[in-house]
Amino acid sequence: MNETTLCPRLAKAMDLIGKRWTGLILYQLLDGSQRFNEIESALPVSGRLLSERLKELEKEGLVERKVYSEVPVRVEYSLTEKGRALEGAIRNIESWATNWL
Amino acid sequence: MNETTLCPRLAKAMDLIGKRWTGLILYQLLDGSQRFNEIESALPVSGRLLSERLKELEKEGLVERKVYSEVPVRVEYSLTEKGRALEGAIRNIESWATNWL
DNA sequence: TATATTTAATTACAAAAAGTAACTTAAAAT
DNA sequence: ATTTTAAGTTACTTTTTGTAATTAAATATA
Repeated sequence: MNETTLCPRLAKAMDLIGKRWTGLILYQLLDGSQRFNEIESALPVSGRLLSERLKELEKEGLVERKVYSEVPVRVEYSLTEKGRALEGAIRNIESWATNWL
Repeated sequence: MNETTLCPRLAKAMDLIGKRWTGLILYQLLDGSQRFNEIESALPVSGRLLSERLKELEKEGLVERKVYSEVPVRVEYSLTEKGRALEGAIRNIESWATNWL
């Protein structure tokens, strides 16, 4: 495998948001801040991977994690500005899916 | 894992174009019809997976495969209308990548 | 004090997908 | 018969995912 890529930034974007479940997680978060279990229930993703993906998205600055020290603990995830900036792209894919699938 | 998904069509789209390398393969084909080796050289994808992905994309009707019986054989891949319809979404991601990565 | 409850994870292990490199096929030129 | 070249395929290793059980934390309850 060579390492020449036409557009390294697009490659990184694809690697990030093209990772399994990530697109759907972001789509789900377009509806607003949500807690861990809400996202887990809304998507066919297991807790293990949801946790992993949310960590990646947080690290990349697309998602913000907020802990509320209630009983039991409540953790809410929401899109940052960088994450919300993907809304157009996601809506575009959604619209393609509606028209072509 | 549950199976309830807000938008089954978006889920399918994400499963398809979110598969590793698929986004970049489509992006590469936006430049026009290209042969197997051209795509393989342009992207950090191995022949094994490129072959697999192109087959999936052909099966889903996003890509067309044309064989030219020259010596040695020439095989060209190009986007169908359905595939080209993704251009907006891909450009959108590209533009996000430029602005945010 | 010990046990129960609830959300948000983490761990352990099996299964599937991806990475890597060598090999095969086909068709014609030497 | 051997060589050449593009387009794959195969065999094998490594990484990622799927699944289910387990842990952590903070309080309420017996």
